[in-house]
Amino acid sequence: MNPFALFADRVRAAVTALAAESGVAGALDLSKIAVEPPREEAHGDLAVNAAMVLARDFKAKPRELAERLAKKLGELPDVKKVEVAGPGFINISLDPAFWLRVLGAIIDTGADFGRAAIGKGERVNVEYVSANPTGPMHVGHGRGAVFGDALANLLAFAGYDVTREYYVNDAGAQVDVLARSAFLRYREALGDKIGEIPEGLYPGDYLIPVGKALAEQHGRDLLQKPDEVWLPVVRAAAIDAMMDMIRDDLESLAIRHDVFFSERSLSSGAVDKVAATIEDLRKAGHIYEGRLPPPKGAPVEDWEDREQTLFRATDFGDDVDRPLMKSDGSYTYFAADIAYHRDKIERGFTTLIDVWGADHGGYVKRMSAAVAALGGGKVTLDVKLCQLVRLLRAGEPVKMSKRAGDFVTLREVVDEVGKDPVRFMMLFRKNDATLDFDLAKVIEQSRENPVFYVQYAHARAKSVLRNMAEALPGLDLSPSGLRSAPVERLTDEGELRMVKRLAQWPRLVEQAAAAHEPHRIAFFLHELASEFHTHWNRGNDLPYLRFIMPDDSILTLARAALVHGVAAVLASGLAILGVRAPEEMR
RNA sequence: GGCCCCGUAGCUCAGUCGGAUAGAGCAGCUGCCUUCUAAGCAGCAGGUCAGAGGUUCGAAUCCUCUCGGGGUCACCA
Repeated sequence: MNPFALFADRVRAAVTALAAESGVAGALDLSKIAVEPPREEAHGDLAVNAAMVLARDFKAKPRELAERLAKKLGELPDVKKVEVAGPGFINISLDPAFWLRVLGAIIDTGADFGRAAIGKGERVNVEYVSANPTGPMHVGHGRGAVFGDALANLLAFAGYDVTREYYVNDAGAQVDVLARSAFLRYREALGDKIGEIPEGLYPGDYLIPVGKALAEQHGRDLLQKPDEVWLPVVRAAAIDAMMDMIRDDLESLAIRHDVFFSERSLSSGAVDKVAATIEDLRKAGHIYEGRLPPPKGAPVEDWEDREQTLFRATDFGDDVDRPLMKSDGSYTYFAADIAYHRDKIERGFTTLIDVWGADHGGYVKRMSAAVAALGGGKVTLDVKLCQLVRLLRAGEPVKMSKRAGDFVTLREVVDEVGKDPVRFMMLFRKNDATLDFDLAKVIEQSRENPVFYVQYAHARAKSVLRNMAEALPGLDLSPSGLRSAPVERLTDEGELRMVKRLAQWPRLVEQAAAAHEPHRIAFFLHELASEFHTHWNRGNDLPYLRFIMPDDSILTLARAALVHGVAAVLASGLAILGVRAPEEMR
């Protein structure tokens, strides 16, 4: 049940009827009509902008049209009061009984309350993390990982058919560097003195076990072999080990991808998909051989003016055409990435979401251009950029860890503070805003810590239900028992505020999903938790507002239905965020 | 220099695909409180939404320009 969608339908019907009565000719654009919760509580429950939006079509002044429409809306079921206000808003107050029905809906649908259908089963591919398999994940990767995972959860909850995907950059120069770094550790494992790790190779300790494993498996065999022989072997082993480590790191955050897609597989299979993609685009006229102007501004030292294979990205909104081949004849990363996105499209996805670090922002236009060229307008790409994370401890920047090769690993942070604080805090901020992550604050059990605050609200709600069962053993707190609760006895403003908040949950899910913004879930939960805690505290001063009324089991049952609703929505939202909803906190 | 993101209260940030008098938490000030579960509560004060134009019934939101911060800039991934 989404009250706003329900009333939007009713309002549109009323407008249509009014148009017919008034003899308004032509089609009305009803899509502009919004039925929203008003910002001010004094403005009632629903704000309707129809009169302002359609005044022109009705050849009437907004306020005048509003009056006429208001009269009609006043006849709708569940409507208690209709007022025209401001420039032509129609404010509707609903019968509390209408809102209270939401509690029944929550009891009936359980964890599915708020589940939306806007996705209509559309196949969405969310590509996230995609960290190079050259070392452990750092905190910045973690943000993208958590964001992508929560977004995937959110879209699934909104009715999309979601695939979670990791693009493994196992081709190119960096994994060769990884292989050389691992080879050094291999020699080390065999007793060679390797001294300092040379500049340009990965110095991290995490390659030592890889070297040892190679030594155990191959003995001294690889030492004598030329590069062409040992490098692919060592590279494959190192990539496998790195991916195992990355998967472990992700597992510590409860992140599991459906697909790990290998970049190398694009051109190493029976058909070279990169070549095929370039061929396709060439046939479609999107590729040519030509020269690029040198970059403006900062001069490039080794600029080489040469003819190269270029993608006409400028035809699709990019600033410059983009090279597909390097000077040594191999494909650019971009060329492979086009082939990869083509592969996603061929697998039937119509919405592609890429989650990248903000440092890849310059890459968005060309990828969007490529998808536009590939998808023929039928496929949308949304690139979500995650800004940097600044790691702090009690306000002070955290020192880098030598062991990991000069950065703080995601694993270190998760091990120190736990999965839930990491996930929640990473989602308690818009993805495109920088994030301060304070290791000391996120484990604090205080109001200032939103993780604790929201989780505690859930635990408190569950605790109340347990205490109810204890205080009033005859109370039937089963779903059918709660369903029979006389919710009309919930008349306090704090109670009704929570009820209305709960009723907004389905709408919020739809909007957050449509906007690809999981942080809205986190903020909603924080507000709901805040209202719950506030109401709880009012019980200190006003004992008749307490949830448990030992002398009035019927009223207690009504309040149990409310507490159940709060707990259910908190649990549902936390599940989207991938954060535990604890039964108790001790 | 081009492009992208950001700029909202002293601080950290929300702000509903354009809505009404721009919100929350922290810090500050005033009073109260020690718990049905352990985060104390209520109130006050705090704003040129970086700035200037524009679009329209209406702009923090959309467009243009300026200022400030960050990112990025063929042949890395």
